Amino acid sequence: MARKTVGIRDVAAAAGVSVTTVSHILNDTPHARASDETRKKVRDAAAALGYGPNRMAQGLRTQRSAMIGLLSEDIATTPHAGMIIKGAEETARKHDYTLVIINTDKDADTRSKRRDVDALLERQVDGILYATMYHRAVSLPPRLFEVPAVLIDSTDRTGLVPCTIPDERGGARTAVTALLDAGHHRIGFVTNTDDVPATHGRLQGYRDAVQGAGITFDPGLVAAQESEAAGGYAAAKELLSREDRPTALFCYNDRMAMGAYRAAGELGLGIPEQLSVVGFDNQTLIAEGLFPGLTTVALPHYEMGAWAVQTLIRLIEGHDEEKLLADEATILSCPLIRRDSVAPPHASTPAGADAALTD
Amino acid sequence: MARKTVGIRDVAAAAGVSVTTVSHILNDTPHARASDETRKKVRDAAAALGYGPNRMAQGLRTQRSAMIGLLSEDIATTPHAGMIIKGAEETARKHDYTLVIINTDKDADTRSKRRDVDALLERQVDGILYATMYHRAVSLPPRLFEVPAVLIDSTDRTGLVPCTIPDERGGARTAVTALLDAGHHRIGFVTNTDDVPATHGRLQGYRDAVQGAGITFDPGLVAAQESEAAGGYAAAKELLSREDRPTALFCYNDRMAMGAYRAAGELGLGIPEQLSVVGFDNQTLIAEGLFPGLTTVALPHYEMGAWAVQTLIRLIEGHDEEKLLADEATILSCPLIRRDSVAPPHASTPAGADAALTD
DNA sequence: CTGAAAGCGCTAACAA
DNA sequence: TTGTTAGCGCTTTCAG
Repeated sequence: MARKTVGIRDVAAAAGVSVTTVSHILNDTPHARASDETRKKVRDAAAALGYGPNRMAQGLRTQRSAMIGLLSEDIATTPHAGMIIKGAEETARKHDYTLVIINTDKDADTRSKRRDVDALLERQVDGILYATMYHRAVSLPPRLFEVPAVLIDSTDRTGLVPCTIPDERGGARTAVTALLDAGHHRIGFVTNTDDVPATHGRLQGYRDAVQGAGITFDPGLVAAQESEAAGGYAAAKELLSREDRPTALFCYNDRMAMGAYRAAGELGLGIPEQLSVVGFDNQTLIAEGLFPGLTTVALPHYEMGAWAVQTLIRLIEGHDEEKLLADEATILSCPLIRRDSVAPPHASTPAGADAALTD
Repeated sequence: MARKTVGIRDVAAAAGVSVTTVSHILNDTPHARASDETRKKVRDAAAALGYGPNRMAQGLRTQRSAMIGLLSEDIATTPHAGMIIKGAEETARKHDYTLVIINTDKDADTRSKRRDVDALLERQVDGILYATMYHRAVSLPPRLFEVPAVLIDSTDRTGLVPCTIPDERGGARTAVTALLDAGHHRIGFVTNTDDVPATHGRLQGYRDAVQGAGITFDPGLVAAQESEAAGGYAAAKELLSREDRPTALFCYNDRMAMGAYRAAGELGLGIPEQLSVVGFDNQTLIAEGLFPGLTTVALPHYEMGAWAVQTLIRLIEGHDEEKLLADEATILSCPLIRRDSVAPPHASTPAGADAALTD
């Protein structure tokens, strides 16, 4: 447990040169010339001693900590957060930054959020990432602006900070299009009752796709309930009990889709033979656990984390003097993850399947 | 974006005292005496200027960064990891430490793990937490020992590092006991085929409970399959197709329980009327999404994160000179989360329920 | 009770 | 091409 205490001066002594030379060589300082021989000598000495720079000292001197603070709301409640962290961490690491994490409460008061930002600022982080647990508009703690910042999964009311959000609308369009392509015409939408951008965006996407296929939007085909399995069950039951029941269901999220599976089961509707289902969120626990596997749309959490760090670093390092970046939220696309819950309508006979495909 | 540059000297100037005094007062340095008047003056000045200490400078001087490094395997793959992070972060924060996170690959080679540790060491972290994504024995990167360390969810082959693991066996015992208490005698165990401590521990717990109730352990009541929903389905189907089918199923994890639900459904067995089920892991996405809600056992991820940080801090601050702590893994208990999947056997009639309870 | 000054490990003028 | 040295912001002896 002997604390590593080999410093630049030890390396210098071992290599028989000055600390300056060591610093120059180890940092590849531009314009600093050193003979190849010296370079090797220094590098070898450093390696032999197991030297690693003291980043605090470096930071103190250079006024750059190479740390990025991630302020994340309720890190634990969703598996999604993990992906954001992963995307952010891997990208940060690639650029030799380190991620420090602070968990903040979604419902924390302004004072406590302020303290969270202060804690990060005291650590001299070079920039701050602010991640919310689902897509929405937020107002930011004031001191956040003392340092470059980027928002993840939310938009900034003031429009000053770059942000990235998922393409809810496009994702929904993709999902419904997959159903359309399989030959479905009557597609129900099991949606939710929350007033959040995802709700509106996904409905829009549903309409886009359906109307794009020349089908008139039928409000009777959308049923809204709470965004849980129970809500999905209720909504699906409602939709599927209609006389002219839809042959496919697009569900607001995988949890609701889980409820829809149960409804289908009770009604004796086989998936995907008599009913196709597509979800949203790609919660693998659900999507892979359901039988048959649920075709769904993935949220780009990893990508958002990665994009945010990249953008933040650009801001920090000032490559882009023009910080026009904040103008518009950067929308990242939501790809379809195909599993086994989509088939042509009336797929009970193999022949029917072919027919529908060439419809 | 003007970087905060108010330092201790600014505060000193504003308060009309020396930097020493400011430092003493702001840090509540023991034995440092200052008049109440001076104290107030300094505090007010600091607040007015919005002063916050530069932790890097502090760290450089004191040789303590007040940062804890968390090396976590595959942070994203499981919602559990989020809970560990949350427990660790909240506890760290309470003690005025900050968490820095590095994601490492479960299957990364030794060199890359070594680099991960080095990165943390360069940051001068005061201690390192090493979290694996599921309970198992690991061998640790060598330089980890340069600093106090604690393991989460795994045990150390060398026995040098304190570690915390879930009480798999006790958790299983709790689960099965709940079934026993409801009046079940024939309890099937849907288990898995992985050779990990959780598999063995949960089986042991199952046996403990069953035999504790005076029932002979019947190997015919345990069916092992891969630990996925599909495996759970297969195993449950097998168990439930027997003539003297079990009236209750204890499942290795919630995913397998999800499969068991499907098997029960296909067999026309209502849960919990004709079949009680309890899972393990408390994956809320599944446990709450299933109908009826799945009674299951929770893994103490939050608690492990919290315990680990507490222990690490004690090590760092040397309150316990004796570091006997590593002798045994600290086993944290797994509480039962009751939902709606357990009822007395043959609970179809209300009367039967009462009878069974007083069995 | 308060202040002056040394120095943590490093980088970057500047000097040689 | 390499070396000397000031200082980043702070804590902490040691003197007043």
